[in-house]
Amino acid sequence: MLEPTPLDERKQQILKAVVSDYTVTGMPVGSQVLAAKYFIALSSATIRNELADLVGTGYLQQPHTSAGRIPTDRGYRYFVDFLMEAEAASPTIRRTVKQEFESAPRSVDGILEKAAMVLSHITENVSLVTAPEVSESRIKHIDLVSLEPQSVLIILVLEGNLIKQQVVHLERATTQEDLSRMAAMLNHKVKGQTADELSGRLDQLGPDRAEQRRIIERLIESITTHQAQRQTVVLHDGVRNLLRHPEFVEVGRLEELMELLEQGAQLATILQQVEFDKDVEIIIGRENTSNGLRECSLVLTTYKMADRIRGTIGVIGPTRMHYGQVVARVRLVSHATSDVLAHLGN
Amino acid sequence: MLEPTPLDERKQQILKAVVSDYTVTGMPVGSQVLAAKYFIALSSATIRNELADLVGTGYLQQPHTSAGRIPTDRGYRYFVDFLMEAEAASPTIRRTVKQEFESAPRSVDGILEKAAMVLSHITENVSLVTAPEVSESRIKHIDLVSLEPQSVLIILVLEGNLIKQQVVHLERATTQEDLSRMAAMLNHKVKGQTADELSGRLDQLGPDRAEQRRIIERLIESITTHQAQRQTVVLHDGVRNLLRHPEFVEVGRLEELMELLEQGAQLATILQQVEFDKDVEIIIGRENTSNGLRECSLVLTTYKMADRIRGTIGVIGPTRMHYGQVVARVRLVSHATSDVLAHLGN
DNA sequence: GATTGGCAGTCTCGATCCGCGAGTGCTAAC
DNA sequence: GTTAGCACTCGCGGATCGAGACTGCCAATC
Repeated sequence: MLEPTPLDERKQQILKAVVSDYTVTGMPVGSQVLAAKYFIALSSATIRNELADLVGTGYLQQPHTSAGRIPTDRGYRYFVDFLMEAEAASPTIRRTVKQEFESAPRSVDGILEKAAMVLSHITENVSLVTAPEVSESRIKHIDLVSLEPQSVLIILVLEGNLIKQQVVHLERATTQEDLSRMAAMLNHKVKGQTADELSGRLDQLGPDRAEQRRIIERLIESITTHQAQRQTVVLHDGVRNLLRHPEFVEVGRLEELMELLEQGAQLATILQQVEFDKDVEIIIGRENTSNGLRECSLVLTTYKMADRIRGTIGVIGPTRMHYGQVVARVRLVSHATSDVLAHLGN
Repeated sequence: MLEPTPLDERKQQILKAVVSDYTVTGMPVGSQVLAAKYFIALSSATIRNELADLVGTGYLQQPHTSAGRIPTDRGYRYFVDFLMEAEAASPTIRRTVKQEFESAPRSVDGILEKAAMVLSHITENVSLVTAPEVSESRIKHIDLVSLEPQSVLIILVLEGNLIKQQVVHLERATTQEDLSRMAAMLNHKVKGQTADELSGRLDQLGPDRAEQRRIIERLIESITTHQAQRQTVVLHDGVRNLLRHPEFVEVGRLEELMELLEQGAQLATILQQVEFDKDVEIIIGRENTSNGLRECSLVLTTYKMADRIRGTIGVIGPTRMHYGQVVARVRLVSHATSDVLAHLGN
C-alpha cells in the first residue's frame, strides 16, 4: 500500500487543493480557480501543466475535455495517506455526542442504536455498527427458564454483561427443577470459558444420565450457532442523509447500495475484517470488492466493550466526502461508545 | 366514511377500468384506450362524457389538459371500498411464504424480521411490522440475574412466551441469593397479572424490609416503562423496492419517507391505531396526516400472537398500487405470522 | 529550463424552437 | 342518450444554437 511518493511538493499541494475544493463544492476544479484561491503566486498556465501531469499519473481525471479536474480513487488514497490534516471534532459536535449518549438506554443494543443514530447525524452519511464479536469472550452466567414443558429459554451472560438469549425446543418434557439443576451444573463447569473452548469440551461435561446429556448438547449447540448468526447483524442509520448528496440523484446507484444495507451479510464480511489495533481504516471507491460500493467510501474503526470483545463502527458515504472531518467524528463516536459500554455494569 | 354512492353502474365500471389500467401501466388512461380495451360496445365519445363527469365529481383528475385521466385519492377510496375484487394469493406466493417462515429462527424477533422481509419481497413495497403490544398480556415468569453487585438483569416471560429483558442499576449491592428470593416471591404474587394491573398493586407486594421494597419498586417501574418504550419499535424492510417505482425518481419524495421510516415514532402512532377486529385497513394518500405520506398508501392489518397480544403488519407504497393483490398478500403474511407465533412454544 | 500570456479549440449545459401524437371538448347529426 | 367529426391544446422528444468554462499548445519571457 505504501507506494513511493513520486509527487514533488508542488504537485502534492495541488492535489490537496483539488481534493479539498472538490469535496466542498462538488464541481470539477479548474486551473483558474486553483490559481486564484490557492496559488496566487502561480499562473493558471503553470497549474494546467501540473494538472496534466497529475492526470497522466492517475491521481486526477477529467469528466470531459473542457471540464476541470476531479480526484481519482488513487488521488483520494494519496490524499488520505499523506496529505490529510488531522482534524479535531468541534466542541459543538462533542457536546452533541455527549448529550446523546447520556440519554441512551442502559443496554448494549440501545447504546449501539444510539451510536448509529448520532454517527449518521453528525457525518451526514449512513452509519454502520456491528454487534460485538463475542466468540472469544468468557461466559459469566447461564440460566435456563422453562417456557413450555418442552421449550426452554437459555440466557447467557458474557463478559461485559452482554446478554444473549435463545429459545430451544426439547425432545421431551423437562421441569423447571431439572433445568435449574442443569443450569447450576453448567454454571459450575462452564464459567470463565469462551464459547469456542466450550464446544470442544462436550465430553467433560456429561452428566450421568444420557437423556440429560442430550439436552445439554442441544443447548450448547444452540449457544454456539446462535452467536455465529448474530455476528452478521449490522445496524445502519441515516439513509435519508445520503439522499441529499448530489451523487445519488440517479436512483440506480442507491438501489445497489440499499440492497447491500438491507441484506447485510456482505457488509458484515467487510466490517469483520477491520483490524482492532488500527486507528481508522478507509476504503475508497473501487478498492471495495462490492460493485454497489464502487462510488462509495467506507470509514471504519472498532469500538471496545471489554477485553477481546469488540465491534466495528463507521460510515459509508460518497467517495467525495470530507475525509478529515469524517475520520475525526467516527473516532469520536467510537471512543464515546467504548466508554459508555465499559461503564454499563457499574 | 360510507358516503352514498352517486355513481351509476357504468361510471363505476369506468372508474374501475381507469384504476386497473393506471395501476398496471402507470400512464394516464385515455378514452380511446378505455373504449378499445374495456368497453367495446361504447364509443370513445361516450366515455369522454363519462370521464368528464368523473372529473367533475372528484374521482378522477387530468395531469394536464390533453392527457388521459388518473384516479384521485377519492377515486382510489371508492375503488377499494366498492369496486375492488377479492384476490387470492397465487400458489407460488403461498409456497414462497411458507418456505420462508419454515426457515425463520424460532424467536419472536426472528419471526417478525422474517415477516417484514417476505412481505416487502412479495409486495415489492416497504413492509412495516410493529412489535407485539404487551400491556394487556399476563406475566408468566420473572427471573432476576445478578450481573454486577449493583446491577441486575430482569427477565420477564409473558404470555405467548414473549421475552423481555432489561438491566437495572440498584442503589446497593445485592447478592444472587437475595435476588433469587425476591424472584421467587415476585413469581408467586405476580403470576397471571398484566403489567398494567401490576403497577397499581405495589402496596400488596411489599416485603418486610424497606430496602427490599425499594428494590422491587425499581424493578416494577422499569418493567412498565420498558414496555412503553418498546412499543414504538417499527421494523421495516424493502426500501430498495421503492426505488424501482417511477414515482420515486425524484428523490425529494423519498427523503421525507425515509425520515419517517428511520425515525419511527410517527409511524408507530399510525400503526397503533389499526383496529384488531378489522380485516385490512387502507389509508390512501392525503388521508394520511403525515405530509411525507401524501403520495403513499398504507395497507395494514394486525397479527395475533396470543389472546390480547397483537401487533400491526402491513406495507407502505405509492398510491398507485395493485390494491387487490397487496391486500391479499398482506393478509396472507399476517395469517402466516400469527400461525408461526402461536406455535412458537410447542 | 521553468513560467507565462495568448488563443484557438472542445465540450457541456441550458434555452429555445418545432413538429408529432395523444387526447380532449364541443357541436351537430343520428 | 349516443356518436362521428373536427378543431384545439398540451406535453414530449429531438434538433439547434449560443454562452461559458477550460483546456492544450505555442511562442515569448524571465
